Amino acid sequence: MGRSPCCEKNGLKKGPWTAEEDQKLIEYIQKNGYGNWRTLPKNAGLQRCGKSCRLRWTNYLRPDIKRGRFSFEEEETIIQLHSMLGNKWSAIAARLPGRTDNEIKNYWNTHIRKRLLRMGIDPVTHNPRLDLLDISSILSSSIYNQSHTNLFGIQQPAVNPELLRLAASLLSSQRNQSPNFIQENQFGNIPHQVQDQSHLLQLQNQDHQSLIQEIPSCVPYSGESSQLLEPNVDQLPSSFSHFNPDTCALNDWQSNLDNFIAIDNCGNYQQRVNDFDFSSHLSNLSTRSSSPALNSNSNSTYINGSSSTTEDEREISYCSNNNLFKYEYQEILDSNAFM
DNA sequence: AACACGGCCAACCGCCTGAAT
DNA sequence: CATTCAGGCGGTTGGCCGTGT
Repeated sequence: MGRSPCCEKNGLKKGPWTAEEDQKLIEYIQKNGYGNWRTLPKNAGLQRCGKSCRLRWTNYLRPDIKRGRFSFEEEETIIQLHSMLGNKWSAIAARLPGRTDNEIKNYWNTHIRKRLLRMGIDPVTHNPRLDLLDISSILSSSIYNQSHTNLFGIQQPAVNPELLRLAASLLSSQRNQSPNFIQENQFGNIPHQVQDQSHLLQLQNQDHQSLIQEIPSCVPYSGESSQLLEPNVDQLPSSFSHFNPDTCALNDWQSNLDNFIAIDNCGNYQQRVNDFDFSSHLSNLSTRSSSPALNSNSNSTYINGSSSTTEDEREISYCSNNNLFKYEYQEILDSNAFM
Protein backbone atom coordinates (compact mmCIF):
# COMPACT_ATOMS: atom_id res chain seq x y z
CA MET A 1 0.00 0.00 0.00
CA GLY A 2 1.28 3.44 -0.86
CA ARG A 3 4.72 4.27 -2.00
CA SER A 4 7.93 3.10 -0.55
CA PRO A 5 9.98 5.56 1.47
CA CYS A 6 12.21 7.83 -0.60
CA CYS A 7 15.29 7.43 1.49
CA GLU A 8 16.64 6.59 4.85
CA LYS A 9 16.22 9.53 7.14
CA ASN A 10 19.19 8.62 9.28
CA GLY A 11 22.82 8.69 8.36
CA LEU A 12 22.42 11.31 5.67
CA LYS A 13 24.67 14.30 5.55
CA LYS A 14 23.31 17.77 6.15
CA GLY A 15 24.72 21.25 5.95
CA PRO A 16 26.85 22.96 3.35
CA TRP A 17 27.78 21.05 0.25
CA THR A 18 31.41 20.36 -0.49
CA ALA A 19 32.99 20.87 -3.90
CA GLU A 20 33.33 17.11 -4.19
CA GLU A 21 29.64 16.57 -3.60
CA ASP A 22 28.79 19.26 -6.10
CA GLN A 23 30.99 17.60 -8.69
CA LYS A 24 29.36 14.22 -8.11
CA LEU A 25 25.91 15.70 -8.50
CA ILE A 26 26.82 17.65 -11.63
CA GLU A 27 28.49 14.70 -13.27
CA TYR A 28 25.60 12.41 -12.50
CA ILE A 29 22.97 14.79 -13.84
CA GLN A 30 25.02 15.58 -16.94
CA LYS A 31 25.23 11.88 -17.65
CA ASN A 32 21.79 10.71 -16.58
CA GLY A 33 19.66 13.77 -16.30
CA TYR A 34 17.52 14.53 -13.31
CA GLY A 35 14.00 13.58 -12.41
CA ASN A 36 13.98 10.77 -9.92
CA TRP A 37 15.39 12.52 -6.90
CA ARG A 38 14.57 9.60 -4.68
CA THR A 39 17.13 7.31 -6.24
CA LEU A 40 19.54 9.94 -7.45
CA PRO A 41 21.68 10.32 -4.31
CA LYS A 42 22.37 6.61 -4.08
CA ASN A 43 23.15 6.30 -7.77
CA ALA A 44 25.37 9.36 -7.66
CA GLY A 45 27.20 8.14 -4.57
CA LEU A 46 25.96 10.94 -2.34
CA GLN A 47 25.08 10.66 1.31
CA ARG A 48 22.28 13.16 0.91
CA CYS A 49 18.53 12.90 0.68
CA GLY A 50 16.90 13.52 -2.66
CA LYS A 51 15.34 16.68 -1.46
CA SER A 52 18.71 18.13 -0.56
CA CYS A 53 20.08 17.17 -3.97
CA ARG A 54 17.16 18.73 -5.79
CA LEU A 55 17.55 21.94 -3.83
CA ARG A 56 21.26 22.10 -4.45
CA TRP A 57 20.75 21.58 -8.14
CA THR A 58 17.85 23.94 -8.68
CA ASN A 59 19.16 26.73 -6.49
CA TYR A 60 22.87 26.58 -7.15
CA LEU A 61 24.31 24.11 -9.61
CA ARG A 62 21.90 24.47 -12.51
CA PRO A 63 23.91 25.77 -15.48
CA ASP A 64 21.36 28.36 -16.53
CA ILE A 65 21.38 30.20 -13.22
CA LYS A 66 22.21 33.85 -13.51
CA ARG A 67 24.34 35.01 -10.64
CA GLY A 68 25.22 38.46 -9.44
CA ARG A 69 23.36 41.59 -8.64
CA PHE A 70 19.78 42.02 -9.75
CA SER A 71 19.37 44.58 -12.51
CA PHE A 72 17.01 47.48 -12.19
CA GLU A 73 14.65 45.85 -14.68
CA GLU A 74 14.65 42.66 -12.64
CA GLU A 75 13.92 44.55 -9.45
CA GLU A 76 11.10 46.41 -11.09
CA THR A 77 9.68 43.16 -12.40
CA ILE A 78 9.87 41.57 -8.98
CA ILE A 79 8.04 44.45 -7.36
CA GLN A 80 5.35 44.51 -9.99
CA LEU A 81 4.86 40.77 -9.89
CA HIS A 82 4.86 40.73 -6.12
CA SER A 83 2.15 43.34 -6.06
CA MET A 84 0.06 41.03 -8.20
CA LEU A 85 1.10 37.59 -6.96
CA GLY A 86 2.22 38.14 -3.39
CA ASN A 87 4.81 35.72 -1.98
CA LYS A 88 4.47 33.33 -4.89
CA TRP A 89 8.22 33.15 -5.35
CA SER A 90 8.16 30.31 -7.79
CA ALA A 91 5.63 32.13 -9.96
CA ILE A 92 7.77 35.25 -9.85
CA ALA A 93 10.90 33.25 -10.60
CA ALA A 94 9.20 31.69 -13.62
CA ARG A 95 9.09 35.16 -15.16
CA LEU A 96 12.70 35.97 -14.38
CA PRO A 97 14.96 33.76 -16.46
CA GLY A 98 17.98 32.49 -14.59
CA ARG A 99 16.74 33.49 -11.16
CA THR A 100 15.56 31.00 -8.58
CA ASP A 101 12.65 31.39 -6.24
CA ASN A 102 15.03 31.12 -3.31
CA GLU A 103 17.23 33.87 -4.66
CA ILE A 104 14.29 36.16 -5.32
CA LYS A 105 12.86 35.45 -1.91
CA ASN A 106 16.16 36.26 -0.25
CA TYR A 107 16.58 39.40 -2.27
CA TRP A 108 13.09 40.53 -1.44
CA ASN A 109 13.54 39.96 2.26
CA THR A 110 16.99 41.51 2.52
CA HIS A 111 16.69 44.43 0.11
CA ILE A 112 13.36 45.29 -1.41
CA ARG A 113 11.16 44.67 1.58
CA LYS A 114 13.26 46.87 3.85
CA ARG A 115 13.42 49.59 1.27
CA LEU A 116 9.68 49.66 0.82
CA LEU A 117 9.23 49.82 4.58
CA ARG A 118 11.59 52.78 4.79
CA MET A 119 9.56 54.46 2.10
CA GLY A 120 6.40 53.98 4.09
CA ILE A 121 5.00 51.36 1.76
CA ASP A 122 3.62 48.16 3.14
CA PRO A 123 5.56 45.41 1.33
CA VAL A 124 2.63 43.06 1.66
CA THR A 125 -0.14 45.24 0.28
CA HIS A 126 2.02 47.72 -1.63
CA ASN A 127 -0.08 50.45 -0.09
CA PRO A 128 0.94 53.08 2.45
CA ARG A 129 1.73 51.61 5.82
CA LEU A 130 -1.38 51.78 7.91
CA ASP A 131 0.60 51.78 11.13
CA LEU A 132 1.94 55.18 10.16
CA LEU A 133 -1.29 56.47 8.72
CA ASP A 134 -3.47 55.49 11.59
CA ILE A 135 -3.56 58.75 13.46
CA SER A 136 -7.26 58.36 13.93
CA SER A 137 -6.73 55.37 16.12
CA ILE A 138 -4.65 57.51 18.45
CA LEU A 139 -7.07 60.38 18.47
CA SER A 140 -10.08 58.19 18.98
CA SER A 141 -8.56 56.75 22.10
CA SER A 142 -10.85 58.04 24.82
CA ILE A 143 -8.33 57.73 27.61
CA TYR A 144 -5.23 59.63 26.63
CA ASN A 145 -3.13 58.42 29.49
CA GLN A 146 -3.58 54.78 28.71
CA SER A 147 -0.92 52.96 26.84
CA HIS A 148 -1.68 52.52 23.19
CA THR A 149 -1.85 49.25 21.32
CA ASN A 150 -0.68 49.57 17.76
CA LEU A 151 -1.79 47.56 14.76
CA PHE A 152 0.57 44.79 15.61
CA GLY A 153 -0.88 44.36 19.05
CA ILE A 154 2.21 45.74 20.71
CA GLN A 155 1.71 47.82 23.77
CA GLN A 156 3.28 51.22 23.28
CA PRO A 157 4.06 53.87 25.87
CA ALA A 158 1.36 56.37 26.68
CA VAL A 159 1.17 59.27 24.24
CA ASN A 160 1.87 62.69 25.60
CA PRO A 161 -1.60 63.90 26.63
CA GLU A 162 -0.71 67.51 25.93
CA LEU A 163 0.22 66.64 22.39
CA LEU A 164 -3.01 64.79 21.89
CA ARG A 165 -5.07 67.63 23.31
CA LEU A 166 -3.35 69.97 20.91
CA ALA A 167 -4.00 67.59 18.06
CA ALA A 168 -7.66 67.30 18.95
CA SER A 169 -7.92 71.04 19.15
CA LEU A 170 -6.33 71.52 15.78
CA LEU A 171 -8.52 68.85 14.30
CA SER A 172 -11.59 70.53 15.61
CA SER A 173 -10.62 73.86 14.08
CA GLN A 174 -9.88 72.27 10.74
CA ARG A 175 -13.29 70.74 10.42
CA ASN A 176 -14.69 74.16 9.61
CA GLN A 177 -12.33 74.71 6.71
CA SER A 178 -12.54 73.67 3.10
CA PRO A 179 -12.34 69.91 2.75
CA ASN A 180 -11.05 70.28 -0.79
CA PHE A 181 -7.71 71.83 -0.12
CA ILE A 182 -5.89 69.01 -1.77
CA GLN A 183 -7.86 69.28 -4.99
CA GLU A 184 -7.27 72.99 -5.10
CA ASN A 185 -3.72 72.39 -6.22
CA GLN A 186 -3.83 72.75 -9.97
CA PHE A 187 -0.77 70.63 -10.54
CA GLY A 188 -1.87 67.68 -8.51
CA ASN A 189 1.14 67.67 -6.26
CA ILE A 190 1.00 67.43 -2.51
CA PRO A 191 0.41 70.94 -1.22
CA HIS A 192 2.97 72.41 1.08
CA GLN A 193 0.21 73.04 3.53
CA VAL A 194 0.18 69.34 4.23
CA GLN A 195 3.38 69.89 6.11
CA ASP A 196 1.43 71.83 8.63
CA GLN A 197 0.23 69.57 11.35
CA SER A 198 -3.21 71.08 11.36
CA HIS A 199 -3.72 70.00 7.78
CA LEU A 200 -2.27 66.68 8.58
CA LEU A 201 -4.82 66.21 11.27
CA GLN A 202 -7.55 67.14 8.89
CA LEU A 203 -6.58 64.17 6.82
CA GLN A 204 -7.68 61.83 9.50
CA ASN A 205 -11.27 62.68 8.71
CA GLN A 206 -10.92 61.17 5.30
CA ASP A 207 -10.78 57.62 4.31
CA HIS A 208 -7.13 56.82 3.62
CA GLN A 209 -7.79 55.20 0.31
CA SER A 210 -9.93 58.00 -1.01
CA LEU A 211 -7.26 60.45 -0.06
CA ILE A 212 -4.65 58.58 -1.99
CA GLN A 213 -6.84 58.47 -5.04
CA GLU A 214 -7.64 62.11 -4.68
CA ILE A 215 -4.11 63.41 -4.79
CA PRO A 216 -3.16 62.33 -8.30
CA SER A 217 -6.49 63.32 -9.78
CA CYS A 218 -4.93 66.09 -11.86
CA VAL A 219 -2.05 63.96 -13.02
CA PRO A 220 -2.06 62.08 -16.29
CA TYR A 221 -2.09 58.43 -15.53
CA SER A 222 -1.47 55.89 -18.19
CA GLY A 223 -3.23 53.01 -16.49
CA GLU A 224 -1.70 49.61 -15.94
CA SER A 225 1.83 49.65 -14.65
CA SER A 226 2.76 46.93 -17.06
CA GLN A 227 2.25 49.29 -19.92
CA LEU A 228 5.44 51.13 -20.59
CA LEU A 229 4.65 54.38 -22.28
CA GLU A 230 6.71 57.36 -23.21
CA PRO A 231 5.74 60.26 -20.99
CA ASN A 232 3.74 62.91 -22.68
CA VAL A 233 5.78 65.97 -21.83
CA ASP A 234 3.24 68.15 -23.60
CA GLN A 235 0.95 67.60 -20.67
CA LEU A 236 3.39 69.07 -18.21
CA PRO A 237 2.56 72.49 -16.87
CA SER A 238 4.82 75.03 -18.54
CA SER A 239 6.14 76.23 -15.20
CA PHE A 240 7.71 72.87 -14.55
CA SER A 241 11.15 71.95 -15.64
CA HIS A 242 11.76 68.35 -16.42
CA PHE A 243 14.76 66.18 -16.19
CA ASN A 244 16.21 64.34 -19.10
CA PRO A 245 18.92 61.91 -18.00
CA ASP A 246 20.28 61.75 -21.53
CA THR A 247 21.27 65.37 -21.58
CA CYS A 248 21.15 66.63 -18.03
CA ALA A 249 24.24 66.63 -15.87
CA LEU A 250 23.96 65.95 -12.20
CA ASN A 251 24.54 69.58 -11.29
CA ASP A 252 21.69 70.65 -13.52
CA TRP A 253 19.57 68.02 -11.98
CA GLN A 254 20.22 69.29 -8.50
CA SER A 255 19.83 72.93 -9.40
CA ASN A 256 16.39 72.20 -10.74
CA LEU A 257 15.19 70.67 -7.52
CA ASP A 258 12.93 73.51 -6.62
CA ASN A 259 10.88 72.76 -9.63
CA PHE A 260 11.63 69.13 -10.07
CA ILE A 261 9.44 66.70 -11.82
CA ALA A 262 9.63 63.01 -11.34
CA ILE A 263 8.30 60.97 -14.16
CA ASP A 264 8.11 57.25 -13.98
CA ASN A 265 8.31 54.95 -16.92
CA CYS A 266 4.57 54.86 -17.29
CA GLY A 267 4.51 58.54 -18.03
CA ASN A 268 3.11 59.69 -14.74
CA TYR A 269 4.68 62.75 -13.31
CA GLN A 270 4.78 64.57 -10.05
CA GLN A 271 6.37 67.76 -8.92
CA ARG A 272 8.75 67.04 -6.15
CA VAL A 273 8.43 69.30 -3.21
CA ASN A 274 11.17 69.52 -0.66
CA ASP A 275 9.03 68.37 2.20
CA PHE A 276 11.13 65.40 3.06
CA ASP A 277 14.54 66.84 2.42
CA PHE A 278 14.82 65.57 -1.08
CA SER A 279 17.67 67.99 -1.68
CA SER A 280 19.93 66.53 0.93
CA HIS A 281 19.01 63.12 -0.28
CA LEU A 282 20.41 63.94 -3.68
CA SER A 283 23.38 65.73 -2.19
CA ASN A 284 24.29 62.55 -0.43
CA LEU A 285 24.09 60.77 -3.71
CA SER A 286 26.43 63.19 -5.37
CA THR A 287 29.08 62.68 -2.76
CA ARG A 288 29.06 58.96 -3.27
CA SER A 289 28.69 58.87 -6.98
CA SER A 290 31.11 60.60 -9.26
CA SER A 291 28.64 60.59 -12.09
CA PRO A 292 24.91 60.83 -12.12
CA ALA A 293 24.96 57.16 -12.96
CA LEU A 294 22.00 57.52 -15.15
CA ASN A 295 21.31 55.50 -18.18
CA SER A 296 18.80 55.80 -20.90
CA ASN A 297 17.90 52.23 -21.46
CA SER A 298 14.45 50.79 -20.87
CA ASN A 299 11.52 53.01 -21.46
CA SER A 300 12.31 55.74 -19.02
CA THR A 301 13.31 58.80 -20.92
CA TYR A 302 12.32 61.32 -18.32
CA ILE A 303 12.65 59.91 -14.92
CA ASN A 304 13.62 60.69 -11.40
CA GLY A 305 16.67 58.50 -11.37
CA SER A 306 14.92 55.22 -11.65
CA SER A 307 17.33 53.96 -14.26
CA SER A 308 20.34 54.77 -12.20
CA THR A 309 22.60 52.36 -10.49
CA THR A 310 23.13 53.47 -6.93
CA GLU A 311 21.02 52.14 -4.13
CA ASP A 312 19.44 55.39 -3.11
CA GLU A 313 18.60 56.46 -6.60
CA ARG A 314 16.80 53.22 -7.09
CA GLU A 315 14.98 53.88 -3.91
CA ILE A 316 13.18 56.76 -5.47
CA SER A 317 12.30 54.82 -8.50
CA TYR A 318 9.98 52.52 -6.67
CA CYS A 319 7.58 55.36 -6.29
CA SER A 320 5.93 54.66 -9.57
CA ASN A 321 2.29 55.16 -10.41
CA ASN A 322 0.15 55.63 -7.36
CA ASN A 323 2.98 54.67 -5.11
CA LEU A 324 4.74 57.88 -5.97
CA PHE A 325 1.98 59.84 -4.37
CA LYS A 326 1.58 57.47 -1.56
CA TYR A 327 5.25 57.80 -0.84
CA GLU A 328 5.23 61.55 -0.66
CA TYR A 329 2.21 61.58 1.50
CA GLN A 330 3.76 59.02 3.75
CA GLU A 331 6.98 60.94 4.05
CA ILE A 332 5.12 64.05 5.05
CA LEU A 333 3.25 62.17 7.69
CA ASP A 334 6.42 60.62 8.90
CA SER A 335 8.47 63.76 9.17
CA ASN A 336 5.86 65.99 10.70
CA ALA A 337 3.71 63.85 12.85
CA PHE A 338 5.93 61.18 14.19
CA MET A 339 9.32 62.73 14.62
C1' DA B 1 43.75 43.41 17.46
C1' DA B 2 39.67 41.86 19.38
C1' DC B 3 35.07 41.92 19.80
C1' DA B 4 30.14 42.94 18.71
C1' DC B 5 26.82 43.53 15.55
C1' DG B 6 24.09 43.20 11.47
C1' DG B 7 23.43 41.77 6.65
C1' DC B 8 23.38 38.20 3.51
C1' DC B 9 22.26 33.81 1.66
C1' DA B 10 22.59 28.70 1.29
C1' DA B 11 20.28 25.21 3.27
C1' DC B 12 16.89 23.18 6.09
C1' DC B 13 12.10 22.63 7.91
C1' DG B 14 7.44 21.82 7.60
C1' DC B 15 3.36 21.95 5.07
C1' DC B 16 0.53 21.08 0.92
C1' DT B 17 -0.82 18.81 -3.33
C1' DG B 18 -1.16 15.31 -6.45
C1' DA B 19 0.28 10.86 -7.92
C1' DA B 20 1.20 6.07 -7.01
C1' DT B 21 -0.18 1.97 -4.92
C1' DC C 1 -11.19 4.89 -1.41
C1' DA C 2 -7.43 5.19 1.84
C1' DT C 3 -2.82 5.53 2.55
C1' DT C 4 1.71 6.92 1.64
C1' DC C 5 5.19 9.60 -0.25
C1' DA C 6 7.73 12.58 -3.96
C1' DG C 7 8.00 16.91 -5.36
C1' DG C 8 7.27 21.62 -4.79
C1' DC C 9 6.70 25.63 -2.17
C1' DG C 10 7.19 29.39 1.34
C1' DG C 11 9.11 30.34 5.87
C1' DT C 12 12.95 30.18 8.82
C1' DT C 13 17.56 29.39 10.50
C1' DG C 14 22.39 29.56 11.26
C1' DG C 15 26.95 30.38 9.77
C1' DC C 16 29.92 33.35 7.25
C1' DC C 17 31.59 37.80 6.34
C1' DG C 18 32.11 42.76 6.38
C1' DT C 19 31.96 46.82 9.13
C1' DG C 20 32.10 49.61 13.17
C1' DT C 21 33.83 50.44 17.79
